[in-house]
Amino acid sequence: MNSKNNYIYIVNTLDLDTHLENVAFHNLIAIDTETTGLCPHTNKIRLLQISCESEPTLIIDLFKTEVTDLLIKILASEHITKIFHNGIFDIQMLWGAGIPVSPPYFDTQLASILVDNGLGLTHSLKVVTHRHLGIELDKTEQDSNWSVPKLTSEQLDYAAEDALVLLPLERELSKKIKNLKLERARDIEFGCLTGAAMLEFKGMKLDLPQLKVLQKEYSELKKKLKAELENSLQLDDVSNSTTLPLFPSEYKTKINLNSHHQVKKAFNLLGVPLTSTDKDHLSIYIGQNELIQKFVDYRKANDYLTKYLNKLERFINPKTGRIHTSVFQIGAATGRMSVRNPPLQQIPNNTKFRSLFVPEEGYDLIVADYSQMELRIIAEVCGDETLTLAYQQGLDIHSLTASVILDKPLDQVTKEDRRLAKPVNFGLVYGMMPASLVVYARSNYGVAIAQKEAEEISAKFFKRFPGLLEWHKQIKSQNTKIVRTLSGRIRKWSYPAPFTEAVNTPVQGLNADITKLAVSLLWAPLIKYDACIIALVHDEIVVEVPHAHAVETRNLVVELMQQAGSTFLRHIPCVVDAAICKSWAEKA
DNA sequence: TCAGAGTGCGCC
DNA sequence: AAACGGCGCACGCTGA
Repeated sequence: MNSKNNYIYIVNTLDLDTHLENVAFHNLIAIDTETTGLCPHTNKIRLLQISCESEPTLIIDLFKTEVTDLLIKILASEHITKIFHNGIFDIQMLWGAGIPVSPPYFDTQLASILVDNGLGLTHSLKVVTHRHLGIELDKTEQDSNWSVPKLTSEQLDYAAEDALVLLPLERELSKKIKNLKLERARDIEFGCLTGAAMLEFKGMKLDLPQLKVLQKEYSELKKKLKAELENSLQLDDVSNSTTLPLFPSEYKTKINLNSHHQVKKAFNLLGVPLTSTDKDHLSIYIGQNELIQKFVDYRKANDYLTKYLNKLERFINPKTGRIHTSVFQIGAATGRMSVRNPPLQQIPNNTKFRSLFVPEEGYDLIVADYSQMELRIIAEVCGDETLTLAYQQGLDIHSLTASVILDKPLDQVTKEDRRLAKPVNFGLVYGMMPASLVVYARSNYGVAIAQKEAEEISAKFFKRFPGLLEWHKQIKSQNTKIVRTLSGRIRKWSYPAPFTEAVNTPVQGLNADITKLAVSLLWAPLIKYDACIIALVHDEIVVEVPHAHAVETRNLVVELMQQAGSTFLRHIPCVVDAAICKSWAEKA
């Protein structure tokens, strides 16, 4: 595609409004930016390109042009759909430049992911344009220097083309969305986009002094455990040698505790027949050798340090003083969001770690989450009568399962019984086999079950929840390469979907749909309270809000999360727990 | 020597 | 026939 002579390069403010007047009549415009870097808080927009049907592409040089009221009016207009590719980036860059762009949006990257979800395809503009339009884009100028005083004609051509191509791309992707009946999923994603951008843009505040306290605590713990383990775990089998070395430590090769290979060997030498060193296997021998527990503790301390405690500080943005994680709005094949750098969805869920995340002075956090969302979704999707009735009656589902598998009345179920039931519920609903349940219950819930017992539990469980069993059978018989959630969102496979994935996807995926719908309902009303979503962890939403508005905001969050949930849960009550907190650690 | 698969584990 | 799923990240190890 040659866009030469098909763009207007605008370098002074007077020209800008003249050319924008035509744009204002359109209801669909494509937007792209070229920036001096990737950070909306510290980098700048050099070029803002606007393209619409039958008009030359406008390339606005923001180093030479003032932002006019008309430009703002267009970008903030609720009558004009703005097409972006990876809009979460451009939107934040515009906000960073003080330009209040707002929906409606069409994001060609999100659209591309939606139509080919799960196949592991690339969704860069270059690849998407080739896949859907058969057009080869030349991206050689993409990483060129956009700060130079005089841009080259190659740079301007490139800038124009990237915006221009979004128009046919939108048409093609809209057609495919319609053909695949993905309109509902599209609306959820595009509606959620602003909230996702706000989350990333706003960031989270970290209690840095407390981080350092925790870092020191775990460094010392790790050091202590490391010394003890290195002393006791040896790689060379000295027990068989006839002569002992004078100074054993000088002969020994010091063990690397981060090498599972070496650790396995060392424990084998001590008579612990490990076949693997993951915590499932280690937990078998935990009472047999005290070094097992020490090693588990070492791993945890090491993990906490290398992944979180030693890493978080470097993510604090110099301009905002906050942590801005990278959001991938459709980051998982199921439709879930993922975030990275840092992985804020994987911060250890204990008071020490979660209390590191705090509101600004004068603000509170609203920590809200869906109660047992996945199990409720399963009840909705499989339609099992017993499960449905239990939720409708407000019964505790883990206690119910405990009574089923232990053959005792509900009112005689103890806390211990309930603890046994949790891994049974979480495992069996997704098709876990008895053998795995044994390991899963021991390793994650400290519950000891024998193989035979697990088989009986499984049998009783499915006898009592026949709708669930029927649902599993139905999925097994389907042998399909495509699975949908109730919103219509799809996940594709290039081969018949494995049973366990086919079971999990509509559940995990609908949870994502519901949370994203909640975000799309929430972000605008939150603005009125100067409140903002700052974290999403699949079924949990964290909002930062001025203290004065905390109560109304909490009520609003609960109401809209429930509304989102009830949109899809038609037979099962949707329960949201929410609390006003001084850190992420507190819960409802 | 270096990319990449493998192991392991944090969260939901 | 058999199977709980989805992520991001660290790091020792392998093989070209």
